[in-house]
Amino acid sequence: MLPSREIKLPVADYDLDATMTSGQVFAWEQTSGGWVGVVNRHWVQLQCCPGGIRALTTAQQTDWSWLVAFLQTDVNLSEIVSTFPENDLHLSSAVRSCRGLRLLRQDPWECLASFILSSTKQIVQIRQIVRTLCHRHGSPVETLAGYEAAFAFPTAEEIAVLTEANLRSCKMGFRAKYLLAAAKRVSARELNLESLRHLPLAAAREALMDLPGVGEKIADCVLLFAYGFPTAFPVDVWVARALGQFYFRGRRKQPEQLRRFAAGHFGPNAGYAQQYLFHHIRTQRAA
DNA sequence: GTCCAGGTCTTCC
DNA sequence: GGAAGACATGGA
Repeated sequence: MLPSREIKLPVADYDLDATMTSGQVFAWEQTSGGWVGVVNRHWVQLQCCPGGIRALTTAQQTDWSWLVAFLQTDVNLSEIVSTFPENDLHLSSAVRSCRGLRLLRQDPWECLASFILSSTKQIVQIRQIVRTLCHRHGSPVETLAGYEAAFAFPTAEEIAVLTEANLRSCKMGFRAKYLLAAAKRVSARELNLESLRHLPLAAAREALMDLPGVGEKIADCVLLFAYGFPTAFPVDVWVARALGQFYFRGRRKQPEQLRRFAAGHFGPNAGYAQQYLFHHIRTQRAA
C-alpha cells in the first residue's frame, strides 16, 4: 500500500453517528468535517462516504490495521444480526431503528478508566470528565492545521503519578480514588491488561472486578467494548429497565438473573444485542 | 428544589 | 444473601 494520510475503508451497514453516540466511547467530538478522535496516539478524522468510511490522519500511513481494528470495519454485521433470536419483536425493532450501529474495539486501559468514571453519571457528564482528564493529563498529539488541540487519553502510568486531588479537580468526585488505584495497579503490572485477552470470559471478568470501583457492569463493558467478548452483557439501569419491561412483564429482576436470561435468549452475540437495545431505548426516549 | 445518571462499596439485618 | 444508604456532580 502506498503511504497516504487518507484512506477509504470499504464497509456496508456502518452508522458512524449511532456508533459514536451509543455510550461506548466518550472522547470523540463531532465536527463539521466528521468525527475527530485519537486512536493509538494517531489523531483521526472519520466521515461516512458512499460504500464506507473515509479516514484522514496527520502522518502518512502504510499500515491502517490499527484503525480497522478500532472501527471493526471487517465485521459482517448481517452475520451478527442473523444470530439474533427470531420472533423477538423488541430486538428486531431496535435493530431496525439503528441499523449500522457497531461495537468498537477500544484500548483496554482507556475503556476501563472511562467506565470507572461512568458510575451514576449521565453520558454527557462522562464525556465532560473524560475531556477534562485528557486535556489536563494526556499527551498532546499532532493535529491537522486549523483543528483544535488534541490529547491522547492519559496512560495508566501518567495517571498513577497524580494525586487524588488532581483527579478530583477533573470533577470526577468519589471516582477519583478508584481511578487512581486502578492506574497504580495497572502501571505496576499487578494487573496485566494484555494478558486478559487470552483468558476465558469468567476469568477475565474476575480479574477486572478485583479492581476497586469495578463491579459486574463496568467489567462487562470493558469485556465487550475493549476485549470483544461477544457474550459479555452489561446490565445498567437502562438495560435492566428494558429487559424487565420487554421480557418479564414489567417486573424488575436482579442483574444476575438478567445476565442469565440474556445468555440463553440472545445467543452468541448477546453483547451486540445489548448495545442495540441500549441505544434504541435511549434514542426513543429523546425522540 | 427535586430527581436521577451506562454503579460500587459498606453496613446492617 | 439481600436491602438500604453513601458517595460527587450537574443535567433535566
